[in-house]
Amino acid sequence: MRPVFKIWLENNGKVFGEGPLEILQKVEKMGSLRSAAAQMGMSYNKAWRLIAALEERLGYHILEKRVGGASGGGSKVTSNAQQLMKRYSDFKEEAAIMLEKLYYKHFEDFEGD
Amino acid sequence: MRPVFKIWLENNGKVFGEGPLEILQKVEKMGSLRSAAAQMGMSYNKAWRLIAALEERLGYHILEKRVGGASGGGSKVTSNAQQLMKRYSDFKEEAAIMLEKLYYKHFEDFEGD
DNA sequence: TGCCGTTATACTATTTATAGTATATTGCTA
DNA sequence: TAGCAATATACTATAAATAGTATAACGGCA
Repeated sequence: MRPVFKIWLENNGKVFGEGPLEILQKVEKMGSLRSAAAQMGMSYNKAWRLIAALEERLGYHILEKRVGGASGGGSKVTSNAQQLMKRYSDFKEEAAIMLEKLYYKHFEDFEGD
Repeated sequence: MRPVFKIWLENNGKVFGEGPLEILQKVEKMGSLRSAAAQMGMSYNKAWRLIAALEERLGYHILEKRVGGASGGGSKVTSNAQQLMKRYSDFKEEAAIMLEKLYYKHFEDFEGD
């Protein structure tokens, strides 16, 4: 038996979590939402809707988007979103460690399994 | 913006969490799964399937069930399950406090919202 | 033995989430 | 100005989760 957890941020509905973090990391690396989605095996359509929903709930943009041009365009993570990524990521990492410890504290002598 | 989290236990799939805890608490109070479900506004069918799935994954019974008889029957939480309830409940409560603190540590000076 | 309220379980329906397909638009470049 | 690769968005299709309905079986008791 093992503990599993999910942590996310809410504002008017879910605003940031594991999924968005991963997408944004890929966008930083690839330079476009389309190729980021492709690399994750996710359809561009899904990725786009996910980002759109987040931006609406957050009330500010997490991607600077350019349409057209030499390369067709591309997307860049805003500095606001970069901060959010770092904070959420650190927060989650620490949480994982604490929860693991807490689990052992409460369950190490449990005989139910 | 605020942090939201879910914690549960897994064995071969989800084995215990917030929902099961609440049902079992109600069963203890009411004496039957049917009336526990009713009180939660949940169909008996759903409650029954939930319990059945849990028992299969845990490998032991969490309810002692009596069918028929004067009162029609009833269910009682096994002592194994009682332990599980207490430990999970304490674990989750502490986790909530720790995560709240951790959130403020990482986000108190965040200007993104 | 007939009634009652419970557990047990199959089967169907509905809703929700997720995924895919198609098409328009943009703006640099050859 | 034609082509390219990206964003933008509507519309449809599919899958998965969730909920509901119906029915059988049980066993005390009047």
